[in-house]
Amino acid sequence: MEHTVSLKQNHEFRRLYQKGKSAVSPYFAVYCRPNRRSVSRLGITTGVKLGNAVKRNRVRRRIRELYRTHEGQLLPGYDIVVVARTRAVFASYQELRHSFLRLMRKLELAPPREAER
RNA sequence: CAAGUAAGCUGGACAGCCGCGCGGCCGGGGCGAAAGGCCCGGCUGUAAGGAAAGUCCGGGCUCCGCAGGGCAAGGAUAACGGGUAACACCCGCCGGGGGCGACCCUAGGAAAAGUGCAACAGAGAUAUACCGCUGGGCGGGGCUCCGCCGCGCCCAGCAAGGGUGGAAAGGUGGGGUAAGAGCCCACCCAAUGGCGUGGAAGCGUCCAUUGCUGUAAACUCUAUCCGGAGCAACGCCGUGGAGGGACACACAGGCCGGCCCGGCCGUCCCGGGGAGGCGGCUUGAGCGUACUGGCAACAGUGCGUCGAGAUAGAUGGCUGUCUUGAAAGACAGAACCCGGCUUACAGGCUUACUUGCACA
RNA sequence: GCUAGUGUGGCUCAGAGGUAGAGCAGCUCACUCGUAAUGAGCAGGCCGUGGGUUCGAUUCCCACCACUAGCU
Repeated sequence: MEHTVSLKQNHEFRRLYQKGKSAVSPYFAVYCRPNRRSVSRLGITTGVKLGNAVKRNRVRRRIRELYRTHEGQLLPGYDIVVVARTRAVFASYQELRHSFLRLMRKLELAPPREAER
């Protein structure tokens, strides 16, 4: 990814849960907060409730792909945490994509254009 | 053809674009004395499983303990023979149980070393006599009053029949007896010893002796095995902070700075090692194939071959073609590595065999 | 990755081979003008699931499932 590193430390996640702005859909919960850096940082949470290791890995890879393909439309300099919810395991990629973009516009990380075809 | 039994295989394939981890090669940029390191880019190779799972056993490897050996404690295993690095696994075989059969299941040492337990029911549970059967004695009764037949009590004998139970002390038939009883006989069953056979467990039955409840996944006994912890093991590097030592009191040295002036700071070494980094980290009881030995598990030899190594964790998204009725649709993600076991699993394929039906 | 522990009535727990129990909660009755408390009675359980040992298993053994805790 061009200008994004991953978010790893547990205290970083907890800070975002408490102080970040949030938006929720049936598939995701997204928290974000501006950091004073030139790059964005992305953290992905796939909890044990989602299922076994195969299901958790698939959801995590799809979220990373969503972020990678739409990274150019997002504003840099933010810490972002995406928490997968249970229904994301059973959703198709297109459903996840629409939900992801809607949440990004809601958090004003992406310019409010009209929806992609 | 139908129903079934056993063993094994497979777990969509190919191509293109974008993206990620690791290895190799090449190019560019800055730092550096150089090797080379860091960053960026390109090409190329490669990348989850039959169970990677559960963590139930057995090992390799590493550290700790230990002169060597033994005993005790604790734990594990349990017919016999073999395989293996080892095993609780596998193969063969025996005994027992199930199925018409192919075949399947089986923790399967010792109860005659000892201790314990066996509720309820039943007269009685490791030895007994409730109802009974039989003989003798006494009392009294009936009849056709010699004699025979019931009844009550006492004494003695018996364990066949009844019933209870998971289990009642070998089973069935006959003789025998007052009534009975392996008391005796025939056949059968079980145990022990001898004999024959087999490599052994075992099997056979001619013979002899005996007739003994079950339970050891109750304590126990016998035989064999086991030191403990785990790659987050362990080894190396290691800013800061705390400790010790050496030098030194400014004319030295370090940092800021293009340089001077100026400003700030004691410096170096030792040891331990928190954060972090590197190694361990993938070539191994490896995989494929052919031959040989063996019923088999397996072993040996020759040839060929290298197939992940991440560290918050790399495989995703889109498109097309093929096979399909329909195109992904089962269970499921390596984390030091192997051998097993157990559990989950859509669909498909192969081989051998059994039973039934039909036809030749 | 590794190591322990627990599953029993609606809830909290006993029971350690022989008919499953206690307290709270629930229902009915009594007492009271009424409620609470108290007393009497009642119902509610495949003992987490599946095998095995045993005459007999909630208990013993094996496998699985779920949950909880700990180490790093």
